Amino acid sequence: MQKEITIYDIAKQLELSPATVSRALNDHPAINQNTKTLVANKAMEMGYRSNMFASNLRRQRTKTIGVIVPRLDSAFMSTVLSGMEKVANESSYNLIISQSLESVTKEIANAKTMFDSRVDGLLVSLASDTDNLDHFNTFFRKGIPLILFDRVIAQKNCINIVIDNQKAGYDATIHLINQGCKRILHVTGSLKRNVYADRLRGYKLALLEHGLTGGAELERSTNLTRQDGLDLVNYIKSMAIPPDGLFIASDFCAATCITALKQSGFSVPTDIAVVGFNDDPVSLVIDPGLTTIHYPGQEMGEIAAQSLINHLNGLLRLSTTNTILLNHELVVRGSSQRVVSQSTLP
Amino acid sequence: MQKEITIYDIAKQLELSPATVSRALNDHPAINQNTKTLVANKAMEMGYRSNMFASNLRRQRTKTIGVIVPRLDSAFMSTVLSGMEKVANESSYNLIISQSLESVTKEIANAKTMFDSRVDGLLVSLASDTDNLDHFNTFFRKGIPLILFDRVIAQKNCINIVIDNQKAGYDATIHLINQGCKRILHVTGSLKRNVYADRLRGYKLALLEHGLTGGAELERSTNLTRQDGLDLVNYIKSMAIPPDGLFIASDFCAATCITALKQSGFSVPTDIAVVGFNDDPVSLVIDPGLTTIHYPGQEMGEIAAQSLINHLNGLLRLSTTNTILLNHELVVRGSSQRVVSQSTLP
DNA sequence: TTGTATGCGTTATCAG
DNA sequence: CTGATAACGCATACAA
Repeated sequence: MQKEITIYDIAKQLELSPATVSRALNDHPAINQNTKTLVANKAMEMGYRSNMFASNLRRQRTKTIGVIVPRLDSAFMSTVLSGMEKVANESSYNLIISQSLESVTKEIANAKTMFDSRVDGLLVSLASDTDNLDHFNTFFRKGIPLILFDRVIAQKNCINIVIDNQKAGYDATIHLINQGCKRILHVTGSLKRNVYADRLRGYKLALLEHGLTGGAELERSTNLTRQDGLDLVNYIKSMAIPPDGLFIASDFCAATCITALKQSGFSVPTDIAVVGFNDDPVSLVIDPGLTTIHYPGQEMGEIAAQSLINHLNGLLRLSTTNTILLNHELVVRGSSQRVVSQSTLP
Repeated sequence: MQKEITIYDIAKQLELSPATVSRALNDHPAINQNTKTLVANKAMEMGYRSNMFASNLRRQRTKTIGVIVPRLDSAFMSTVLSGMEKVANESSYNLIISQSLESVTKEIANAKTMFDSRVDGLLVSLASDTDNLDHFNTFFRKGIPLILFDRVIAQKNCINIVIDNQKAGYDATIHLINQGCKRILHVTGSLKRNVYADRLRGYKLALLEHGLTGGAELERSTNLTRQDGLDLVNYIKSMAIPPDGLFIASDFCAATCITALKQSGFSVPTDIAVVGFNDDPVSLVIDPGLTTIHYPGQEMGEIAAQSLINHLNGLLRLSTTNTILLNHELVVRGSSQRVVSQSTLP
């Protein structure tokens, strides 16, 4: 456990002042190039590592970004985090990650921890029952930037990074309609959350435009768990007239349904065509492959982190840009394809 | 952007010394209970938050744990992280998380960042091509504890937290043998990694014990990706005598195989019985359900974090315990069940 | 039980 | 281009 090397030690060895060493290490413009290389070499040789705490204490920033997500153990979220980590790492920011487990209470506690950790900025995707941003007021007051991604609430002082969920819901539904579906059931999550409310809106719009009936019987708000998927299939079996199309706001739940539907004697897509959401890896594994909305997780994470860092560096004014909309894409696979185009065969 | 409150401000208002305030805030035994509550209330009232950097600078610890994992975007890893986050949070430790993307080079860089961030301890799961722990020598030298989990290399100065992969591989194979399989193909990952090497060893042992043949033709080392799964099915189709059992060291790859096998006209489990590894959510979604080795991710994360924290608090001597073995469990589902027990029917 | 004084390692300001 | 010096906010040894 040898003693920690400081800039004083380097200064002494080089017969320079600590100030010069500090400046050299930080590539200060007003320092002789020779001195810089001299210092750099000596630092390396002596095994110097800068003390972030002293530095952070002196400057007033932490080079740390706080991230609060609903759940860590979701395929989509891991992709997002992966993107954030990549960008943060490149700009030598650290990430402090915590999960709200879909509970506002926990989210509030997390926010407090982040505040006490003096994060330079915050990246948040809201819990399913969060309905205001009051717990981030301490941040707003201090001018600490907050970026919401995916699950957001629009508010003037923070960037939102989302896809156009309404359009995506619309696209998914139109696709089913184009496959000849007349009776489309939509399964969604908590309608407090923009992502689900917007998808539902898009679904309704598509039905409306095509003169199809919707209504309560065809709109199910659930938690999108595996069990919800199984329950749904039972519900379908109980219906007088079962649906011929299924738009489910989560791939995992959709995949569960496909398996359960098949086991119940329905044929997918012939009896019931299915579209999911997220392009989770599972959509490629099941048979038939799941048609879904591709949703750029990695990219969303990268953009969120990059925007925050840009803002922290004064390269982007938060007030200027307010919502960043990422493109989504309908990925058509077997679960919805009724109209098989024979023309592509040799 | 109001001024930050310090212990000096509290001290002034209360006509106490900063030292007393500091001690009161830290629940120092030698402080009057009344003073403590007085200080606590005032701190609350003034909106005081402690400056971790000043504190960390003064003490010699950071209340921060570094985590390096191969990939963030894996179902298993998110579970582990979720467990770590839970425990760390409870003991008010922060987590700094980074990914090696399965590359030693990146892992070395990550280790350096962690070192510079002066983490109090390190939780690491190794990249697939890491074959020594030299890049952690800086930590060992400084006495910073390192705990390896899941993908480990045994070394005297650090705890390993693993499951008994050899036993698990053995169990999986024995199960297939019990289902009547005579020709079992094993698909594994990089043999540099304990997890895969050990599972292979268990597989071989089981074969040996039952006088079954193995050999190169029945051992495939891949990256366990989706594509590897598809390639495997092609390989199987090309075999003179295809296997009647498949033990694949990853559920996701196994699920892909099942789907592809069915599409190629094989019946699972009748023609080929399949066992995976990890109990990934996907194993419940596919049809038939995937028999697999359940692997306590959340628990592994919790135990790893807790052990580290205990060690940091002097409650656990690293040198005493060297390997913590978690239990695994064979979860039997449809993909391997040939011997249907009729007796359970009504 | 409380107060005084000091230093943790940096960086920013000011002066040369 | 470089140096001296003063904070940054806290925790502790020592004193009372």
